[in-house]
Amino acid sequence: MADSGEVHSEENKVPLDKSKKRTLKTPAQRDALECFYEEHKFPTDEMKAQLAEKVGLTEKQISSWFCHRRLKDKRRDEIHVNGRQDPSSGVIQDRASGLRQDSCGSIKQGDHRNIDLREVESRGIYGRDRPAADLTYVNRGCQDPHVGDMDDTSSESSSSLQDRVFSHNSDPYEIQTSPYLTQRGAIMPKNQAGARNMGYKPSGYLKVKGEIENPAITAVKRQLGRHYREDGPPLGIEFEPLPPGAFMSQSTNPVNEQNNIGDPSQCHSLGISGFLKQPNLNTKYEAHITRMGSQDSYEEDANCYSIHSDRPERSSYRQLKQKSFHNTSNSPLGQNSYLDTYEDSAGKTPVNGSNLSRISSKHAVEEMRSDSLSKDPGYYDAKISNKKAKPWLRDNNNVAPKNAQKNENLSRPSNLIPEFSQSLDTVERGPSARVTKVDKCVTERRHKIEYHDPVRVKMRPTNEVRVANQAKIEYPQQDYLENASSTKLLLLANQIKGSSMDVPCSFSEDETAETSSSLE
DNA sequence: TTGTGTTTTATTGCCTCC
DNA sequence: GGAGGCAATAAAACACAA
Repeated sequence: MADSGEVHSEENKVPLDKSKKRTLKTPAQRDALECFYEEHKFPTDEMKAQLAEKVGLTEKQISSWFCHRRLKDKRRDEIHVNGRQDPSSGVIQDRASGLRQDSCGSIKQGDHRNIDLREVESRGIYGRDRPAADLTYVNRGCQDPHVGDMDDTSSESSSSLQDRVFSHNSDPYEIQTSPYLTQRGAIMPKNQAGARNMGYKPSGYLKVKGEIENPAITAVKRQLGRHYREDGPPLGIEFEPLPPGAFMSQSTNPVNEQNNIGDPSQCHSLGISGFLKQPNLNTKYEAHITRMGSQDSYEEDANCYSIHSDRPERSSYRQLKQKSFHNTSNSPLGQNSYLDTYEDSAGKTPVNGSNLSRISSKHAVEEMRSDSLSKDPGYYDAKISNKKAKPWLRDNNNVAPKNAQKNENLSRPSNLIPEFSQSLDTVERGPSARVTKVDKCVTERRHKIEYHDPVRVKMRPTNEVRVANQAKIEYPQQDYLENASSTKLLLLANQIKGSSMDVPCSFSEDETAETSSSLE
């Protein structure tokens, strides 16, 4: 890897035509690209250029990367639509455990949506706030041998799916960073000990899943009116929908009742109240999530689902691109659309008239995609609000006026990217395999969470409304939103100032080392 | 160490829109 | 016709098991 790293770093600056040899993006570069892609599926030329400059790639590479990235998404979506297509990919299903593995022991990217109910269970219940030590990115999701007795990598298929929304409870600032995290549900034991204190003796599948998940799994299964069977049905069967309120508040949720045993403070509710009672859930990674996807940590699931699942066919898609602009730009909400936010924050329209339509259309489509799923006004408001809370959208504190001026036509990316640029420069190509793995897992995990969580998507409307209502109750609309925003801004301002937090979308090597060492 | 499978990157051609 | 995007393809890089 060292060689490739050198090669890569060199070739980043060398015109591609001079070096046809394929090079890999550095983890930081990929992360930057991924993060950018999260926000902009169709970046404008300027954005590409800016990104290319910041990341140290050519615009062509950027374009190619985005193209392939979109393709990748599409393929995933197709896989989802067409159902499992594992035979060719070598994914096997352990009938006993009901878990899938690919030939490499990790869930395949394309399988993200084909989620085993058990995965859903574990994720739905535990999938929000995993104890840091237990959910360290490296160790949980990346087939790290240190995972311990969880030698069944299939367990990662559930846990890995969670990681994005899992907390890395290392950042005390992140208490309220993501109201959406709250909405997403489950409040998990703060630590593994807490789970262990529950006194469960897992067996069979539960043993495989790990102790921490067992109570939740058991509870949900109980609630579903079914008893867990170790030799349960194979994947692909259709499960009955969850009963109403299956993931409702703790008061009515046996899951919570069960999980709360022994530690009242350990609220496992899926509801917001539970989250609010559990301030330590959020972590540095939550910050990462929040910053990367901001509110998208919540919305992305829906968005990406809509983005990809509901993606119009090519022809209609193009039409959509063209027709949607006006609708989007004239947001009935009277608030800045995503596009508007972007452009307004830039202070000017970064494109000329001829390109405006096209470019804007792209954004419009992105925006439409992103918003198409959120018809809930409260949700939208929250989203808008969180847009405001996005430091890289508006916070130029870390950008000198000069630079701000320079980047004003690319305010958000410019704010985003500089944070990367440092790391991009510093992150060596070809770090330890571990770091590479981590980065990869970061990316994969994003996708796993991002694209393939049908159950969560199904659940969302319910939780969404509930959370919105809860939020309204607990915070007056404005207060709630502003609270989140100001908190975020504050936190992120600190993060930006903090050198250790300069990499918003990836774990720094330090973080990696930190998390790994924490387990050891 | 090697073979195999997967993922990622680069290239090319085609299509659609302006 | 140019530009942008999609799709197919090849090949390198990578991960893993034997």
